[in-house]
Amino acid sequence: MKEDAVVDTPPTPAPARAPRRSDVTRAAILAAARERFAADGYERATIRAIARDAGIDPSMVMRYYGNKEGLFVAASEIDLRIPRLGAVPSRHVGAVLVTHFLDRWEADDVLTGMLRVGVTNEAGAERMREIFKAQLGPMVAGVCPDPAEAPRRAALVASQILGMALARYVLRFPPAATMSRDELIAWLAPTIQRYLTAERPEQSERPDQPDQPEELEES
Amino acid sequence: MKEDAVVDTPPTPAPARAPRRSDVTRAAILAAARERFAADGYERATIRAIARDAGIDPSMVMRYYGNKEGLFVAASEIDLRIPRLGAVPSRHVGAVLVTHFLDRWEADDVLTGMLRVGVTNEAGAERMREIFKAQLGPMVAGVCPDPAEAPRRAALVASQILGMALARYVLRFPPAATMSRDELIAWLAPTIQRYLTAERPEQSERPDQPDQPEELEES
DNA sequence: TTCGTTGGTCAACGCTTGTTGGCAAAGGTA
DNA sequence: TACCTTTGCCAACAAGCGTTGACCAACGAA
Repeated sequence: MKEDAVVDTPPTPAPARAPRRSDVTRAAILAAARERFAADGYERATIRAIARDAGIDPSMVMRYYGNKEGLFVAASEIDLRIPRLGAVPSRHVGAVLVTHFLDRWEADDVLTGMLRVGVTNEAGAERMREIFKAQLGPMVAGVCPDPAEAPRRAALVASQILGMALARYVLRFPPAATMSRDELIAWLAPTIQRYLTAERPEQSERPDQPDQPEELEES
Repeated sequence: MKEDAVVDTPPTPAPARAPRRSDVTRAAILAAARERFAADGYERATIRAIARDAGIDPSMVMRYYGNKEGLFVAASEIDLRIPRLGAVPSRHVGAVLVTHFLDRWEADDVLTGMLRVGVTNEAGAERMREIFKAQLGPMVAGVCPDPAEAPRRAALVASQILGMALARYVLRFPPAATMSRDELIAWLAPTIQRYLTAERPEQSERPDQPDQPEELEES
């Protein structure tokens, strides 16, 4: 009778039923939570700060979302909005995808927040795995030559996309953060394109033991 | 007279002078700190836990490293051990570098820790910027065609390397975490190779408005 | 020996955290 | 009207945090 009916985030993408008087408050909490999680990461985003931003009492957060993790789960429902690639010439999918993700990352800071939380919090990491598997996976399966390879190719794509987001938007490496959109797209598009559509490379490229010459010390 | 002589981490890579009786304790603290920061990130790695791991009192940590941030700074002196590429045929530098970074990331978890902290903590991010600028930068300048482009190329390389480390070692995306070393190298080496040595791509690849067809909803 | 320095423990401080329960006002329904 | 549910605030809790200062034991030089 206690843990019931407390957390009632609508699981359906289109809720629209049973409007409550507190809907605006709930939305305010969620918005503030997204902002704080994005800016500060999971641990430093305190419930008190989120409540302050939302203009309500911290105890309301508990009432509507159960606990901090419940709030995080509710606040991190993310839609990558992967575009349909049916109409795109297959040799352009790399550029289209890179452009899309740059747009997406610049549009709101929820994605940056997802990254911040995913790195330090196991629940956040699980969330990211789900999101990328469910949203990136199908698209990759649709454009890559062998569907059996789709998961691996998706992981490669994710690695480059996330890596760039990390360098540009989170760590703010000066060259990565200041490079122009167009230049970035021109560099990254062929990478994504290859991960998606190229044949599997042979694995013989690896030179035998050229790593760490050992004797050379200083330049 | 108080804030002096408390933090005395030797700034030189080879300390070796003035051995103190407490050196083993200092080393134990540092080792425990590295492990905790790597496993838990900055906020959740508590001084108390680190002290417990090191088998001493929390106040010792304060005495030897001033405060938590000082401890972090001392614990995060990272050497990427970038190999000398002078003897490597320039068309193999991509494979050599990818191999090296995989080795490096698997050898110890300090790099994973650096990533974890860099994402949530500004001091950690600054640290990563320094490390990559100082250690990756010169190497890139040595192998890329136009030295003026070196910083941007280094950022691109860092984005792919960090992205893979993120997906494989931190977020543990199933395909990225389970892919074989050799396959990973075969996929990533050409990317790094191109970022380092290829000519600048033209920026006309970008199709005009193919993003988000808007009318298509469901598959 | 004596004395100053160093290595280390202990107990506590002020503060912030997530979380809880009580209580008052507002709204809806009968 | 009366009653019950919802919405919200307030005050407090137990626990954990980084940090501090007092105090004791061991050492090294005088």
